[in-house]
Amino acid sequence: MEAATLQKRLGSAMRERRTALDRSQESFADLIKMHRAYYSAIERGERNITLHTMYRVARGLGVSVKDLMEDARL
Amino acid sequence: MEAATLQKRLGSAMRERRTALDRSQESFADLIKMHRAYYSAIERGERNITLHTMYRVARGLGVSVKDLMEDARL
DNA sequence: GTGTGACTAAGAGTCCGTT
DNA sequence: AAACGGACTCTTAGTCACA
Repeated sequence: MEAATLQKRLGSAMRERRTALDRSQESFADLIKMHRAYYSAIERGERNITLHTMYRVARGLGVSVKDLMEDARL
Repeated sequence: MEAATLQKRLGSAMRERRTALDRSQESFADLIKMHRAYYSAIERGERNITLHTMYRVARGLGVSVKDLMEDARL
């Protein structure tokens, strides 16, 4: 599978989890101490993020990294 | 959780899956077209790998990324 | 509230050889 | 068969101003 496809699937899964929590990108990015613009790029699937970054997002969403992978079918 | 801990957990999960398949690091690295020295560092938990790299390893092991995360309790 | 281009520092990832 | 080192290139992490 293409790298861009992987990233988009994961980004979409994150966006769905975040909106389900009724949080804006900005407030969520603040919560996990990440820059708003960077988090935006992740959700759009423009970043090939590392394990550590995935973990930070997952924790902020209140789920495990495994859960995100399952959502993203990865 | 510390970045180093995340990496070690994932690296160990990969190592267990690989050895269960009776493959050397070298032959496995060749299979997924990755350099053996780099793959060795991943299993030792010395690299904070990206989504794309996780996917390549998971595919080589015949499992999903989700499966690896579950093994690693992440 | 979100998207985007441009930017730098740090680290991911490759390739060589040696132990 | 696996660990480790140096030297290298490319991309991610992270920030900013502006749309």
